[in-house]
Amino acid sequence: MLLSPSQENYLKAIYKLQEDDGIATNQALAAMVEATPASVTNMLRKLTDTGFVEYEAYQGATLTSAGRNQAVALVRKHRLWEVFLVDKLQYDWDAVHALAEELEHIGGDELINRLDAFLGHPGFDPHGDPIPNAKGVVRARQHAIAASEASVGGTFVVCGVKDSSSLFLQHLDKLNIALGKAYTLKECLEFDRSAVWTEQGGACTNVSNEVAKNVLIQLTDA
Amino acid sequence: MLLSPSQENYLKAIYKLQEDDGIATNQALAAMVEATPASVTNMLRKLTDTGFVEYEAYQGATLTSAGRNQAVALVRKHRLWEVFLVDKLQYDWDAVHALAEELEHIGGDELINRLDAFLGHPGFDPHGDPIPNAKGVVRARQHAIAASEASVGGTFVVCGVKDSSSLFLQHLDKLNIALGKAYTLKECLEFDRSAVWTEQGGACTNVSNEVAKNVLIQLTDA
DNA sequence: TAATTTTTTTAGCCCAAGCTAAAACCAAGC
DNA sequence: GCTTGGTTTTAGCTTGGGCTAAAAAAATTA
Repeated sequence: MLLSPSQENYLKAIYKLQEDDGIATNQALAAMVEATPASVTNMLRKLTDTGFVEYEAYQGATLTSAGRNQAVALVRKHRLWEVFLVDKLQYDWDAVHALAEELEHIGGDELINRLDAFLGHPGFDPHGDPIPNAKGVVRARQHAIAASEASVGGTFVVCGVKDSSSLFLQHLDKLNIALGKAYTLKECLEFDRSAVWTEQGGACTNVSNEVAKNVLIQLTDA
Repeated sequence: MLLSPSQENYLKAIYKLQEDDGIATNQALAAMVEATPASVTNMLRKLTDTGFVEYEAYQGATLTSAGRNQAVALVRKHRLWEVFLVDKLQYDWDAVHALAEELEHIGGDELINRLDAFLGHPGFDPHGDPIPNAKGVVRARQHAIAASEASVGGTFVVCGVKDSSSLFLQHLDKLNIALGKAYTLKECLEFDRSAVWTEQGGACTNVSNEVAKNVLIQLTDA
């Protein structure tokens, strides 16, 4: 079965919503694919007919296993193209999403597996999100927690972000926060829960709680 | 003005037809974009309205300068992606056309200029066709002639093909003919105009006239 | 439970890009 | 100068993906 770019986007949206909310409401989908709820109903019908989605009126949508396979394949393509754009074409990490969104609909397994090999089978994309392998297996991130959960005195490495909007990523750039960097949580202010991080051998940064909640870290015991 | 992939394909088709036939008939265009002549008429109207095509009923289509710019940009994108697929992803030269056809509609100047830089500003694609630069300037191939024009005893280097169909390219593979290789034209048979080429320091190949007409060469005086 | 709000669906419409079949046009050939 | 054959255009239809506005269903609140 062959899917249009639009249909692929719906599958990916359902997949993402299921991942975190558990449930893909019509309205949430509409926001995600930038269409009206009415259009979503339409499309869910079609995807049900072609066997990618399980759906009954008013009950929300879930993916069939065929649908999930498609969605995971798309996520794989998206993330590999992001790696390509950042690693090879020197794009900034906040500028690749839209392009990857276009590229992910091109070609089939052959292309993406060759791209994967060319990039050296990367495990993570430029935002720290794991890249599903050719079989569709996604390894979850290891012991990642939100930076807002760290305790004073703890050390950690930044390994991902929850929000990968351009706006947020650029903000992290300004704070000098990047994937792979190590920090110590110096203190956490009672007043607004903002925190002070010191970079290994260097500068201090003041990190608002709002930011910390969207940064993923791994604790280190050094 | 923003063009759909389909519209871009029409512009490219008109450009190609103008290049060799001089004139882009409705019928030829239909064959090229895989649509009916009626659909072509439709689209030519639209492209005329948006200022990319000059067109009056029954008179055939020509590109405006805006249209030509678009077309050249597309050719550039197409050929750069072909270089990427062959050089970086190790595709065979006969397998890249369809993929490049998809990739050429992605992104804008930024992407393609970065790709160009990443590839080292190549001058030619894997079939020997010249790649227009960022300004849209296409350098014509230097003194290239069809191999069928060579004279017995002459030496030459293969620098391009006229037919870049998968079928033809695979045939050249079987004959051990590739871009950049040097040959001497040993003899040309009266009977069917087929020729015998000897590779520098190596094997003989028997090349039919039909093949020779579709291979481009540069004469060498060594 | 009843009333109200929110969410989803239905109904009917639009637009892009294609199609077929029939009509109009052009270019020869007699 | 007319007829004929090929090409191009017109007219009207189809399909995919969207939209709005109104109706229906579900969820929330009183």
